[in-house]
Order: sequence, then C-alpha cells, then structure tokens
Amino acid sequence: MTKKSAKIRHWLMKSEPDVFSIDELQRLGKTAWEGVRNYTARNSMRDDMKIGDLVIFYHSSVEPAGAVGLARVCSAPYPDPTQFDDKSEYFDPKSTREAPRWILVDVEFVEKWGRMVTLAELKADKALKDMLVVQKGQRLSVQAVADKHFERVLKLAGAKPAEVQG
DNA sequence: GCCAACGTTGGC
DNA sequence: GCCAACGTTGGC
Repeated sequence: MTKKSAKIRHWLMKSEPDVFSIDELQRLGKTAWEGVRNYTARNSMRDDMKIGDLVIFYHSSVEPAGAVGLARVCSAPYPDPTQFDDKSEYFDPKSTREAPRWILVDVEFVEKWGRMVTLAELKADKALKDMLVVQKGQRLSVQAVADKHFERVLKLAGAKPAEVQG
C-alpha cells in the first residue's frame, strides 16, 4: 500500500514582538517556541505539526498587529524545557520530567515580508472572513490556517506562493 | 489602560 | 461534572 506524501499544513503563530519578534528569529535562524501554556495550542504542536509545515509569523499586542512573515517547523515535538526551570516565568510546578505537560517544536526563519499585513486588512478581506485570527475574541496563539487562507495572506503580502518557498 | 472574551481552576 | 471565580489575552 502506497502512502501519500505528507501534506504540508499551514499554521499561524502569534508572538508579542517585544518578547520575540520575527527580526529576532531571523537573527537566530531558529528557535524553540517556548512558553505556550494553552492546551489547544500545545496539542497542535504535539499532534499535528510536521517538519516542513509553513507558519505565518504574527505580531500580537502591538499597534498595528499583523502578519509579518513566514517560518517553518523544523523539529519533532519535545518537552518545553522552561516548564522545569524554576527561574523561568514559564515554570510549571505541576509538570514532571516523567510526564511533561508542555510540548513544543522548533521553528526556523523563512522570510520577512516587505510589509506587515495588518489585522485590519485581514478583517477587511472577504476571502478571509472565516480565518480564525480575524474572529472576535479568539486568542489562540497557535492555530491551523486553511490552504486558501494561507495563499491569500501571502498574496496580500506580495510574497511568493507557498509551493516555491524555501 | 480598559475590558470583552475566553481558558483554567477548584469548590461542591 | 457543573459552573463561578479568577487570570490572561490581545484588540482597541
């Protein structure tokens, strides 16, 4: 039985640029996506992300907020080391090394766009009306993005289509 | 800085 | 297992 080649999924990951910006990712090349403490977001990283998946990098809690570039998943899931570090703000005293509660992936820099696609633009675009990030009150920091939405955001950004990324 | 929306916790 | 209280997110 032949197995279909793994489908590339698309994601959106939020970061406050004061904490970790796309410029910082570009400088470092890659990073462990530390500090996620939401089970839905964790489950996406643990269960659904695959190496090679492309990620819209989104700057949140800034004016304006918006999508600023692309990253790529570049590791299998593994325990977030900060949960064991009692000096870290992300320390979780209820987590153990035997049964770690928080799982992350590494992501690598792909590209920074020439301009931010702001949340206002995303909200104004009819083709994106069902995209999770534009829904009122949603605040999930790691979310799946439908292929059509992903391609549309790249188009708004003036970026190359996903098939030729990387 | 405000506060609506939402996720988590814990008492029962 | 319900749900009120609480804490956090994140746009505005």
